[in-house]
Amino acid sequence: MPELPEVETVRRGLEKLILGKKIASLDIRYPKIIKTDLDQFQKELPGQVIVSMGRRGKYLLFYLTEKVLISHLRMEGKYFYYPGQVPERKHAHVFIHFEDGGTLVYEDVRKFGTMDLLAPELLEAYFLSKKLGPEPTEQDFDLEIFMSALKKSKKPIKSHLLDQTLVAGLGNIYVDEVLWRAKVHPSRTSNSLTAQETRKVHDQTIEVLGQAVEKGGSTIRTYTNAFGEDGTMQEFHQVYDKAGQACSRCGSIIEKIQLSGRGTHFCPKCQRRK
DNA sequence: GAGCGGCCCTGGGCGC
DNA sequence: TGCGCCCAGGGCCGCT
Repeated sequence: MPELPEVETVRRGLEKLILGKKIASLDIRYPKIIKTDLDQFQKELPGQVIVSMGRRGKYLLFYLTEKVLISHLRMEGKYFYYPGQVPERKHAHVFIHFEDGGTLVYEDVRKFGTMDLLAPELLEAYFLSKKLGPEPTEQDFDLEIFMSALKKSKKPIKSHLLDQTLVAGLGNIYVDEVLWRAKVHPSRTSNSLTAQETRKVHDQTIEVLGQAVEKGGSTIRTYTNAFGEDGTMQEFHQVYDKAGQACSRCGSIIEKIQLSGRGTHFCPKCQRRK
């Protein structure tokens, strides 16, 4: 399931494969993926060139000559590039054919992914309307603002970190890892965290996501990069998908609970409720 | 306004 | 073997 590191890995892969290519035509087999006007989407893309690839949080950005294509992979969205013949695949929903004969195919088993086409000047307003928080970097992710937002909220810290408003890019896997490293129980209310715990969650968010980008993301179940290769970050997971196993820090058994409808993994000794 | 839960969607795993 | 149920989860939406 792609979180920020996986999306960044896909972005880097596509950058090597499709920059400078001119779109010849589109084939959209599952129109519900397109969230902006479908006719407009189909009419406006042909003729445009892929100028650069970007990313904001978990959103993948295709900067075209005149527009920006915003793609969210949600659970299982993937891109594959074929220089020639395109194989028939069950879950291929959008085909972007280039003038040089290559094709970029969007596949998504669960059909959760979305695509929007916007004018570049509307991009900032688009993310503003989604209340998307800062990128998880030292420059953008301000500790004081983070601290002040947590103080005002009774939401469980895990749910709060997942809602993308405090910081962009965390998903269910990395949020469990961040909270384990920061020794904070996922059910704790945001406003119950001490200044020291808040700082740890902040620092570990930057650390974990940065490390995961370096490792090419995590391959859990089905994720692969644009070349169909696996990431290796899962080898460094300490709690996610490790229920019943010993905590590497204290030896207690990792537990799994449901929190806001999401599977949540934690060490009951290192991450006390208080 | 904040917080929560249902929904979308399909494949895999499991029990019967 | 085949069927039905449950689970996985990001983000949107509606309800309290």
